[in-house]
Amino acid sequence: MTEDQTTGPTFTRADAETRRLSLIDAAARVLAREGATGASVRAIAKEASVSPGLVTHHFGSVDALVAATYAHVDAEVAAALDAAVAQAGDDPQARLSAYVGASFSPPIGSRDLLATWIAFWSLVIARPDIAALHDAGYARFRGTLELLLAECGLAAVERRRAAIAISALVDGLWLELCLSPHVLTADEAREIAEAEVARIVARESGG
Amino acid sequence: MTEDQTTGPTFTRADAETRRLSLIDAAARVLAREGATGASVRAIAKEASVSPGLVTHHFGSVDALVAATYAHVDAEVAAALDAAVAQAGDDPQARLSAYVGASFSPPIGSRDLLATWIAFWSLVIARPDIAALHDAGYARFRGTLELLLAECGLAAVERRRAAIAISALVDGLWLELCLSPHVLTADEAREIAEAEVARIVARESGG
DNA sequence: CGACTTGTTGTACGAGTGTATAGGACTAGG
DNA sequence: CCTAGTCCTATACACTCGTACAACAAGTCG
Repeated sequence: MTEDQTTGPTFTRADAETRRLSLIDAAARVLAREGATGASVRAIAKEASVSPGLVTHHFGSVDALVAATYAHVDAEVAAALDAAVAQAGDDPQARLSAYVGASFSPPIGSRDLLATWIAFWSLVIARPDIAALHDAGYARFRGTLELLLAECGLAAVERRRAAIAISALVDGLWLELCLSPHVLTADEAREIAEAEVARIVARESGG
Repeated sequence: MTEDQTTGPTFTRADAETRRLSLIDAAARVLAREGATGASVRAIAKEASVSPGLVTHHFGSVDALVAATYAHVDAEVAAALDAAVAQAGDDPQARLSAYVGASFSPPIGSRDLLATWIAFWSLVIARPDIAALHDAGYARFRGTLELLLAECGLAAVERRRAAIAISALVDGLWLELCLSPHVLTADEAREIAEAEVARIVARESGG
């Protein structure tokens, strides 16, 4: 063969932070496509077009990579929710509505992200580190909700239960949207959520 | 050694149906404890105090066993819900309230069962057979809900969205109850669900 | 140009995976 | 008693799993 020994320009180099993000993105895609059971080191590495050893090198273990992926996705969601509120202006009810409705609009209302999220939920029971991340993110979500409900004039004694009900409604709609996508659309889910929330605050502030 | 050759005898025999149920129960316990990722043939067989080969013998594959477990648990839940409605008497609102509230009372409102359920949800995306079971069970749940809402006088055009909202609320409360059990109790979840449902039907039939 | 740091690969190893299969053991029917 | 049927165990095989490790290559600094 005339094949040259110098065939080999074979991989591209990246700095640590860039590669970490690339691996996190790949992990999220695999989790969305195959669920928690399919998120192996080799599957994630292949998704990122990279050797399996890189996962260990950058994250130490695949469990740590999954946890980092959760933290990353959670931060993105929180940022998107906050941005929606900021963009809604000063009207308290508009702000609350924006916060709830943003869960069903891009970038959050995507089916891939929901599928990733369900994979995380399935890991909460068996993995204490994931459970801790879940509790923190969940407390933050409810806390923001209670703040927005307070701005809407909801009595302090009512806020806790209202926040739990609204977050449950949002999570349940996420589930249905992702697991049975032919039953309802993201737009319809958002309309349902916003209508229920409007009813909850209307009773107190409007009556 | 004076050890007798007849030490041995070592396992108890059961008819096929009994053993199938025993394996299904064991699978449910493993799914609740370790999630979908830990539900291996060997883990389930050990939980049932049985050899791994029995799973193949009775179910053909571990995937089939998991699907059978889903079908079994789903049937149990549906039966418990129907029993709660039957026991509630004739008042439409009481029947609806019983249907919704039963999701948070034994035997449904148990944390182990919820954990099993979450494991099933995590399998819906990657496994078409589980997705089919989910869609069927979900359509049944919403269908019954729409019937009960009709009895309560809810307009036909409203029933679909109301049923979706209620089922989402119930699923979301299940999630929170199971993933963050220190945030709320089963009793509180039932109270929240029943209050929301009462408000939904009160608007139409009471106004 | 040469030495160095470090991102990256490939391989190897032990443990665990699902399932096929051969043989042992309990029970029923003659 | 003994034959037949099937519930059950145990082993084996091919595969995937996570991780460790040694060698390699791509930039950087002198």
